[in-house]
Formats: sequence, C-alpha cells, structure tokens
Amino acid sequence: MVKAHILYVEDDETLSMLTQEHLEQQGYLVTHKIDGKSALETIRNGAAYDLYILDVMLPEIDGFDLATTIRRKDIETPILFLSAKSMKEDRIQGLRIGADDYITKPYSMEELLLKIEVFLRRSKVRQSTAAEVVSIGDIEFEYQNLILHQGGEEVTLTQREADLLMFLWKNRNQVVRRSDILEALWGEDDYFLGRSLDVFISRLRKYCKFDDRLKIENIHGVGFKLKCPE
Amino acid sequence: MVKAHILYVEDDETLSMLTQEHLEQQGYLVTHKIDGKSALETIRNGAAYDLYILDVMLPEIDGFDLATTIRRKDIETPILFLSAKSMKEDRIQGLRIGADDYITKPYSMEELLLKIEVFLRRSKVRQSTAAEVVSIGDIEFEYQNLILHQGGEEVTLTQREADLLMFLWKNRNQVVRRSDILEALWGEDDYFLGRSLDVFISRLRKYCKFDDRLKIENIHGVGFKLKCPE
DNA sequence: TCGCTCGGTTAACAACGAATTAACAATACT
DNA sequence: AGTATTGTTAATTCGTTGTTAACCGAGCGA
Repeated sequence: MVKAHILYVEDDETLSMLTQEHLEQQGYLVTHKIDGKSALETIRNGAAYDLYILDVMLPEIDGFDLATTIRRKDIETPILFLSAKSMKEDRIQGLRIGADDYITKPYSMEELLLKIEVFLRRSKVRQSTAAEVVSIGDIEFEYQNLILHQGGEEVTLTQREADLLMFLWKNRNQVVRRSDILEALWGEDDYFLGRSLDVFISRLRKYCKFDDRLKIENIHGVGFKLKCPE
Repeated sequence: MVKAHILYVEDDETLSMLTQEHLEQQGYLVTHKIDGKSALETIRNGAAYDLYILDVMLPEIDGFDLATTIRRKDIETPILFLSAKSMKEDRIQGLRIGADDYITKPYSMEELLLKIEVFLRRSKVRQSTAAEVVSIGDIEFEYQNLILHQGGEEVTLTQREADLLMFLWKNRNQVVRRSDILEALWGEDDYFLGRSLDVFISRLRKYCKFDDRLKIENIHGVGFKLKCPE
C-alpha cells in the first residue's frame, strides 16, 4: 500500500534523485518534476497529490509562484518549501497558509522525513471521514479501497485501473486526450505506455458492461470519453 | 493533439532552412516567412499561431515593428526575438510584454528548443480552463470536446473537422484564402491537400444544413467564407 | 532459493476509421 | 466551347485502436 503521493519539484538533479529514492524507500509514491511548468501541468491534468514539496529556487516559475498557482485550485494539500539558508523568512511566512511549512537547505533526510510524517498525519486527520464513494451509473466506485460494487457483486481493481477510472470520471462526458492521461498517470508519454493504456481501457470497458449506459468511447487519434448519466 | 504552430520570420536563407528543419523534426509545425510583409500577410489572413519567432534584423519591416503590429491584434501569443549579440538590451526590454523573451545570435539549437518548450508549456497552462462553447447560428460548437450540438442531436467531429470549423468561425463572414487555411492547419499547401480541404469543406457544409442561415461560400480561385448571423 | 502469484508491459493480429486520393459531375471563368 | 476550379461520393491507404495472450520482474511463502 502506498503511503502517500508526493509531488516533488526540485531542479538539482543529483539531490532530487537521492531524495526521491529515499522517499520511495519509505513507501511514498514520488512524482518528481524539475521545473514549475511541468509540475503545473501534471496538476492541471488532474493528478492528485497528498503533499507538495517545492524547492523555492527554481528556474522560470519559482516555488512561490508555483505555490500561489496551486493554491488557486487546491487550498487543502499541504506544501513543504525547501529554501536556501539565506532566504528571508518573511517571504515564506507571507505565503504560508495553514499547514504549510518549510525546511532550509541543507537538510538531513531525517529532518525531511519527520516533517513529511507530521504533515501527512495532520492532513489525514482533517480528511479521514468516509472513504469517498462515487456513483458511475449503477456502479459504485470506492476509489480509496479499489472496489467496484456492481449490484451485489464486488470487484477489486488494481491501483492503475482505479486511477484511470477516477481520471476518466473526473472528466466524464468530456474528451480526455491520451497524452494527458499518460502524463497524469504514468508521468510520460510514449508508444508502449500508450498501448498499455489501451489495455487498461479495454479492462475498464468490461467492468462498464454491467450498466449499459456506461461507455468509454474512443475519439480516433485524440483520446477517450467516459460517457455516463448525470 | 495538434502540434504547436510557429511563425518563424528570418531573412537568412541558410539559417532559416536549417532551423525550420530542426523544429519540424521536433514535431512543430513551422511556417517560415522571409520578411515582415509576408509575415503580416499570413497573420492578417487569419492564420493562428502558438508562438512567433522573429528575427530582429529584417529588411523593410523589422522584428520590432512586426511585433508591435502583431500586438495590436493579438496580445496573447508569446514572441521570441532573435537578436544580434550587439543589440542593446533596453530596446528589447521596452518591447517585451509579459511572456516575451529573446535569444542572442548565434544561438544553439538546444537553446532555442528549450525556450520554445518553456513558452509553449507556459501558454498551455494559462489557457486550459473550461471547454469553450461557441455559437454558430443555431449550432453550438464545443471545440475542445469536438462536439456539435444541433438542437437535441449531438455530432462528434474529428480533430481536423473541428480545427477547420474553428478556423472558419474565427474568420466568419470574411474571405479566407485556401492557401492560408492549408498553411495554418496542414502546414503546407499543395494540390492534393487542397483537394482534401475541399472534402472537409463538403462535410462541414452537411453539418451546416441544420441551420440554413449558415453557408460556406466558395470564392472562386481564392477560398471560402463562412457566412453566419451576428 | 525455488516457484507461485500478481500487476503491468509488450507482442501479435484483427478490426477500424480518418485522411487522402481518385473519379467524375457540376460550375465558373476566359 | 474549353479549361481550370470546385462539389461530392467512393475507394484506398495507413496509422490507431481493441483484444487476447505471452512475457517479465517484484514480492512472497514454502
């Protein structure tokens, strides 16, 4: 079970690779982006994270701009800033909203892990409540538990299947481009991952057969559309 | 996914040919013009670009004049200037609006490609938002979702059909030249693509039958005009 | 360590569909 | 009338997609 999905934005390649490895060892799912633009892109395309770790010093769009932009859409998810020692505290303070916090570089892994722990525990308390259940036609979909209720029957999905279904559902009755799906769920877009996506679509279609109002349509050369009532 | 369309204005033939090739290899759709006059012409004729790359030193109308003229109609699209090393920064600074930037010659391809990436990604982020719906007579056109609502009926367009319809709509009640359509949507203009265009026009006409105030007129030897109310 | 299971990817091949090309009729210009 | 352009439908082509099965590495228990 994945503990949490972290979006980690850091332009220093060596440092980021190291950190990412470390976090993954701890059981976190880490999506690493080297700049603000690619980070924003994954977010825009519907990827959902439990925590953002943003380096403050980034080329083009810096950590603050990034945070500001994120906050326009998502006021919930905590942000952890990584700032240089010399950074004036007040800029960070000015941006901090609720749970946000920062660590000054250089930091130790322990320090980082500790902050993360604290963060996630805190926001977990805030959310927790009932596992969200969405209705897709006559099918009930528990994303967190990877369960699909089809009348009396219960099907267990894999994480990927659930992610893809959720992504389609969030954009239901709209055209979703292949490349956006791949970017959001796989993090990259190449021929083979594209074929993989087709395989998953094929599987989801089988689940959808339970309610024939549900259809995953293909838009040739463009992407897919989950057609469902409501 | 439609590739990004770049208008590249550069009078040095060797350099421009090289650059164009390179950019096309990267999957961009490049329209190259050797002077300001012809560049302005394609723009006036309704071609829509995602990025302008303008050499500063051009005969007749230079890059700055060109940019100024472009900005009168189009304040959105980013402009990338190519300037000689010796160029005073302040002139460029004075012209830069928002996202614009410049590269000094000589530049490496990597440098150029990087800038382009950054630009395009940025403007992509800026747009996104809700699917825009345009009304063409009694027909509602959701470009992003490739949908045409004709009263209760719903038709799904192909990407090309949608692109063409959008192009005509953006220049509605105006004559659009065949060559400009081809340049803008196909990136090149030859006999066969021209026939292909005719086939698409024919299809769009069928869709337009739903509201008989809509007409796609042919201007013999020149192009088409989408006539619609408003 | 071996072999099993599981999820995801890759392979293979059939089926499909959008865009192009072809063909021919209709129309406009000279 | 004669030629070029356009309208329209049909045939062709070739990349995209659907689907099933094989493959492969990670994790796990014997």
